Amino acid sequence: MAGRAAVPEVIWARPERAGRGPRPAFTRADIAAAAVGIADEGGLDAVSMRHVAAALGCGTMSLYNYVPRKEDLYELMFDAVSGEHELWEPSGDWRADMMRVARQTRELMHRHPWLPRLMSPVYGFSPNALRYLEHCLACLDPLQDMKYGMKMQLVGLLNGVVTMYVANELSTAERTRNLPWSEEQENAARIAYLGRQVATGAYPRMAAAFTEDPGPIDLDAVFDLALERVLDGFDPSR
Amino acid sequence: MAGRAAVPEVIWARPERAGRGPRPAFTRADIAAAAVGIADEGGLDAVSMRHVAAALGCGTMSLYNYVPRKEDLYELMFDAVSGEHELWEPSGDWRADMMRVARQTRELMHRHPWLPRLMSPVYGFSPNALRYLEHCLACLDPLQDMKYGMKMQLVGLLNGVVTMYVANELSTAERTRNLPWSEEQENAARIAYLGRQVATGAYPRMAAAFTEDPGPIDLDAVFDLALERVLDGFDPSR
DNA sequence: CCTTCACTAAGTACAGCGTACGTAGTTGCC
DNA sequence: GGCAACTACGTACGCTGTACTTAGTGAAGG
Repeated sequence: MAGRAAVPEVIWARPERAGRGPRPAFTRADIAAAAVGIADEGGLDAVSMRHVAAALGCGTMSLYNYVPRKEDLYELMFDAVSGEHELWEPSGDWRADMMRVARQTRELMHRHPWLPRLMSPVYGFSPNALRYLEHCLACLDPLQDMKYGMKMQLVGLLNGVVTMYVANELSTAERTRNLPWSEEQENAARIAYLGRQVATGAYPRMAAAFTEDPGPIDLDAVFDLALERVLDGFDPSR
Repeated sequence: MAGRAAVPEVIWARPERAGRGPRPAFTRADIAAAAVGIADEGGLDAVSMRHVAAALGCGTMSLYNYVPRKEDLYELMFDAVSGEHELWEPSGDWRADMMRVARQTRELMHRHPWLPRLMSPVYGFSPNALRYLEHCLACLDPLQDMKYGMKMQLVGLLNGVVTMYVANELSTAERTRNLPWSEEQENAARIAYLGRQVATGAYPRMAAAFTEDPGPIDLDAVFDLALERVLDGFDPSR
């Protein structure tokens, strides 16, 4: 009988090292690093209990001594990359600080393209996620008249927008990872189909959008612009 | 030899009914409806080729005559629920129209809680998705000086914010669907842990946020407010 | 009309998944 | 030293997507 936990439990609440028994062979950081490495390499779907265990050099079922469910492995991964956020002394310019946070989050997600899929408030309780949130709130200290509830909204909205933006940036790349053809082929096929549909005349505004001179397509600039718009909405001086 | 397609191909580009051979037993709409029903009932993870085939009353492998890959089944599902968008004659007030679009999308996602997970621009080429996008652009006609590129940005950002908002609303509910305990138990465990962490004093602003009077917690009002903020950023009259 | 052949339908099989369970070995505490 | 708690891990089960094979159907061409 292996009396394993079957009760609601946050993984961060269970001690990493128990008092009795042999010294565990790995730390949570080891496991998280292995899983993150696999996900960076082969996508989130490559992260299986068997693969992670193999990367660590242990039996598959031994992993369950550290991670009660696969969900918790995801939680470990999320916390690990949350720790990559650089946290600085707030500058006093909350807009500049929030833009810096957002740009950094975007870079983080480009480094770990599986991260948007794991973005969820249920992972927001991990140590590094809490540190990150506290840092965001610190950056918003200049907004003295804004309630914390609203600040949380602001941070949440900003994170959400960054997540969606990067998810869109990476969508075809991540999709074709498990498909038998390349991203370029996929895009070409879809654009060709779209062109045929628009040519039917059923979507006049879409057609206009496609004939319009797109101007400079600087993804970084578009990102900044969208973010500035969101901040505009919260700026009391506007 | 069953010459199945192994080339990049949008499912909407292949004809639903071939010239020769017996009449197919189902339409794409039948299949989409079955899959949507299963997802509504048991979550997206309950949608397997076997389940959908069983719901249709056919063999598992027969499904592959209609849907070359499971990805395409998702695409069918996305298109089917995209068809549930109500499209009206634009009122001339673009802000009011966009708010109505956003509220409707939120309702749609509450009706189909798996939809946020499928939200991706790669599905934006389906017939109903194109109709929806054209409708959004029509609602933005009053913004005569705005380029279509920017209007696309606006629609994309709005959809993204709605998606993230609803994903957050539903996160614990969808998470506990596959967990052996209830959403309430899960939330209680996490809040208890969070309380313990905040009590350590390591997160002073988080602590302040939790002691602050939260005021009215009307999720609908918060949603509207966040959306209005995003629209503010695009409003030339502000 | 009858042949032809593209198409539909379905079964079998395989590799991979999460994980329940049982067992053996190791270590710290009384 | 003995006991209890813990680690480690192999086996097994039910599930997944889907490649491949075979059989049957029905519209088009001669």
